Amino acid sequence: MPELPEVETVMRGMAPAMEGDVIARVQVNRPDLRWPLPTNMQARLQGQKVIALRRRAKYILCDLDGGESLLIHLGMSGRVLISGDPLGRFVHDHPAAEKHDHIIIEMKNGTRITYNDPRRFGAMDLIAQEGQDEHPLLAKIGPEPLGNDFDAQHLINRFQGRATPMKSALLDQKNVAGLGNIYVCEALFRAGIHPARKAGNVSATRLDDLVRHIRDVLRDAIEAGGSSLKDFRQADGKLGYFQHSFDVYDREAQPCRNAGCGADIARVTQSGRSTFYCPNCQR
DNA sequence: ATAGGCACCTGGTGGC
DNA sequence: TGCCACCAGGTGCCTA
Repeated sequence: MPELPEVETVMRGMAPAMEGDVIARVQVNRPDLRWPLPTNMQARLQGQKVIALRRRAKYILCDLDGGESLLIHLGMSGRVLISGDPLGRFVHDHPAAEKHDHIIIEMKNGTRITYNDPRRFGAMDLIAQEGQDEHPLLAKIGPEPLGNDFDAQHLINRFQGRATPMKSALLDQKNVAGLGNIYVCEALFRAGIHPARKAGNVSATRLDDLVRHIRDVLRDAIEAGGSSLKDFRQADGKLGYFQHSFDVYDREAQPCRNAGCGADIARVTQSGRSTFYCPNCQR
């Protein structure tokens, strides 16, 4: 589910509930998600003041005043729900517990952060802030697509001589951070690049275009609060609505939205995952 | 080094 | 209604 815009949306929802406040209590309902939860997670979190929330690729990082950061990955089905804010920034009271509520964090300010993840492909860890960029999960991740280090020259360098299809190249977090199946399809459509085209075979001009379109589609999606296909919700429980703006994703056999095109959106499987594209507009 | 396939896990959907 | 196959927003790990 969650790609960069959804993770950014969740992080922005969590920030006002957590930043500057102290973790009062942590409830851990199972020993693991994708991996075992960090040892003594409760004790290491309880009493910690949350300094700031950040996002790196699809990871949410909560910096704690004791020198560690809580790292959160939502996997495919991870959801975060904030409830019970006495200041009225969030609309609802604490809801009844649901199936797959694995971790519950209660803040001193009365808010509750509930992590729910049916498939448990998500992860949590506690990692030192010092040398954090060298952490195994973060070390090899490419530049943030909305940051200054991401440009055409970067892609030229990374894609030089590569026979990998563009679809796979953009899904590879080592090349660029945070893109997933939806936004790769959408960005390639906007840039008019065929998903099967070899990465090393795209001109600098077109890569420059692609960079701009990747930025645009991510910004548009963040502004829309992310995409809600099945279970994604913002941290306040609201649905995102960028799914209504998809040009290709999940639009197999529907007409291409480019004026005068007339072709139908096609769906193919690339390395085991669905790719949607316009056979007429993407070359 | 790199590319492809599998694995992890649950739930929803559509066909028979 | 029941059963089954297939599909889903991710990514680490193993194999060639």
